[in-house]
Amino acid sequence: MRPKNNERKMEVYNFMTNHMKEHGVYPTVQEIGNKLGMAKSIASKYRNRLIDDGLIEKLGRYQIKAAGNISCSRMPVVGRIACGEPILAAKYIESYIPIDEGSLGPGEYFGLIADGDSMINAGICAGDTVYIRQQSTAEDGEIVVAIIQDDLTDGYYATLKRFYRDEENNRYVLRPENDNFDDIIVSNVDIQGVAVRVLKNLEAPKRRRC
Amino acid sequence: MRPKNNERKMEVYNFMTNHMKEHGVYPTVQEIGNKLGMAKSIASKYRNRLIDDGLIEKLGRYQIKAAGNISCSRMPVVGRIACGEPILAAKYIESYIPIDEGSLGPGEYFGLIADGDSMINAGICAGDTVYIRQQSTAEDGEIVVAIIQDDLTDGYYATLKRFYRDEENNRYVLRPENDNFDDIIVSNVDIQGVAVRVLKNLEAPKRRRC
DNA sequence: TCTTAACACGAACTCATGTTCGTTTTATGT
DNA sequence: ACATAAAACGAACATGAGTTCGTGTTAAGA
Repeated sequence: MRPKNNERKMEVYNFMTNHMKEHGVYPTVQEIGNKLGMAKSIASKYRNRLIDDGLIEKLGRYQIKAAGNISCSRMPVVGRIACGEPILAAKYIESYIPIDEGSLGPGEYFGLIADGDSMINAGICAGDTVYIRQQSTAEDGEIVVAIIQDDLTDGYYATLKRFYRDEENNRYVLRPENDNFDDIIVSNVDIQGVAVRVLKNLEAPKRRRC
Repeated sequence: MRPKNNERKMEVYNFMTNHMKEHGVYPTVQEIGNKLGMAKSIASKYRNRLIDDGLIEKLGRYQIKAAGNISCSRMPVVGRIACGEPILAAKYIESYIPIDEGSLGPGEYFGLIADGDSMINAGICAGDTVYIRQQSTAEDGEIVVAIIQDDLTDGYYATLKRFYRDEENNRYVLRPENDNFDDIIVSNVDIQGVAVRVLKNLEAPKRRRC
């Protein structure tokens, strides 16, 4: 009995995943064969063995994907939230970044680039990207994106603060995580989402230390 | 002149991207047609228009991918670094998370789950995932993963610290970002990589506030 | 040494995919 | 109302991806 050539199989696997990384799609058996110097029938054989192994999955006739439920989608990142317009108005979307839906759980997400110091004690600094799950309610103590009214100009603006209910006085507290800032007390609050993660860029050139 | 039906086109686009999110592959024209109630010839027409628009790209005959170079690959995340073994020994890999190679730049990356308080002032708290670019050198002031020798046990361990050269005394300084910790002074340093990002999970249950 | 099963090749084959085509219907502008 | 071009259908078509098959080679074990 001659043993199965698992090294060759892994060569196929590595080529496939590298091709996916580089080109965004998996290679055809023809391409695998050409690259690794084997007939496409053999390439097909090794690829099928990878499917049997569960390393990759076949969906349609030409639909190969990495095994598992590790979906990789993207969420839009906005630099600011425009009040009165849809949260994710295209003109404010600065980029899209990949998110791991598996670990974030179901829901719709977007990214928000923090622009002040008011949440420093929560580890959120200016320039950090905050992952927001879109929802209109929040639990006490969660960090929310809220639309509030500016007393001076009567305009509305969006802010990122920790959220508390003040049941007794029938109002809400939006608390900065920075001793130099005061609580914002409002009787109505329009919650746009809850912060679930912060992505901090350490390499960013000349951004204020935090 | 009847105007082109761009709404229908975007229906096709949305279905395609949703299908990609859900199943990991793009649908066939047949599937698009069935889902949206149109002949596959029409589905093909709309899809080709999306390709003309540059919203999606066609590589091979059956190879569709989202347009742009926004590759989405994954990097392994380790909970600790084992000295004496390869950095990314399979047994220490806790998960894989998606990374945006486009914005991170070229290089090999891995994730490291921080486990102490020594870098709190840099915004790195216990439990945070630190993105590390593998490299063996670093610039002054960068945060590095370094393998250093424990004076007491003579064993080696890995640590995350800010790195400085002390040219004058021909040695290196590994500086914690926490006033309660002292600098670590070493004559040799084995750098494994440089921290480029921090991912902070706000939802994590009962983890120490930071 | 002999047996066995895996490796390997390449041509022939199958078939789902995407496209083309002729026709009919629909919506907009003049 | 008319002209025009898009929308829409569905059958027929072309294509190339993946598989099958016959043949031969190679390597490990008995």
